[in-house]
Amino acid sequence: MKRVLLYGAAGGALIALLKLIEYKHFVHAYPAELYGGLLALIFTAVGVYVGLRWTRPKPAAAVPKHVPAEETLKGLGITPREYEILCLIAQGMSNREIGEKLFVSENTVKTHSSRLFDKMDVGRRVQAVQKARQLGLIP
Amino acid sequence: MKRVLLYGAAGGALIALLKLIEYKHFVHAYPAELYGGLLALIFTAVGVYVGLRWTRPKPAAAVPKHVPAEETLKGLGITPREYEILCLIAQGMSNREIGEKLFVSENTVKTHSSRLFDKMDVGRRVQAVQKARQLGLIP
DNA sequence: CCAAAAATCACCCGAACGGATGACGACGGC
DNA sequence: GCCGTCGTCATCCGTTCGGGTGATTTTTGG
Repeated sequence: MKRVLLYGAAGGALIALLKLIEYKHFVHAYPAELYGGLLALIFTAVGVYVGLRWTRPKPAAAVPKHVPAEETLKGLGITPREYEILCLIAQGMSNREIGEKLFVSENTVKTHSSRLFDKMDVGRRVQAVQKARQLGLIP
Repeated sequence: MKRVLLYGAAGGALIALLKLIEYKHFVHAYPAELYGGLLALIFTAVGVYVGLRWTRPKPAAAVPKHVPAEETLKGLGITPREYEILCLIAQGMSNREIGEKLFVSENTVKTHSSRLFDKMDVGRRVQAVQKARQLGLIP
């Protein structure tokens, strides 16, 4: 709300500045580039400022404390087998290695991990590991 | 060196653009503010970019609360930039996302991560994260 | 100032991964 | 018996990763 108003006000001020510059331009024909460069500098500076302003604040989200793994697992609908795959993924194993360890095909591991990522709402295995750690699923 | 030249060239081009705009302004009196606003937007965008680009890399990976990591890092010959990539990998980011966050190309991120894996003696990013945690490099 | 280290970027290639889909057998409840 | 869940496996397709090589450009330290 306030931000929008401020933005609008700033925009208006800038437009006014522009017109003013143009008036000057009418009077003196040559220092036009100078004013142009100045304007460029100004807007660049403004850009730097707002850019920094916009991307800086990053408050960390509070994480709920210890919830027994069992609860979380069932809450997410993660099956025992999927949890098993999750643990092995967290050990840094490839799908192939997991398949060999569990005596199943790599395709099966892929299916499990896909459903796992789906249930955990992640898209990459590293994210799955990180989230599982946050959830207390793995130490 | 080259960067300065490029900057100069870009500046010249922009000045030329400005003059061109001004010519248009001579012909049509009304859409002047429009062009001005456009220019403002452009320069603001440029400002955002360069601002982020030049101020980010410095405080970017000010993550580590752990000081004992310094020892391990130097012991392994891991550079600050590589450590930065390591942290972002541990957050589950893809190489592309890391590149966008750090304003470098994906190729660069790949180079860093490759050397990182080499120094950490791992072959996959999940292993790198796990090992980094074991070494106390990341919380 | 110059050499070394660090950072940047590009290209290629093969492997690994993720998503979507379909299928089949086993088990357990209702 | 029937339905739902689980585990298993496959195939296709596109993306991401990891490895290798080579090059240029800061940055830094002596």
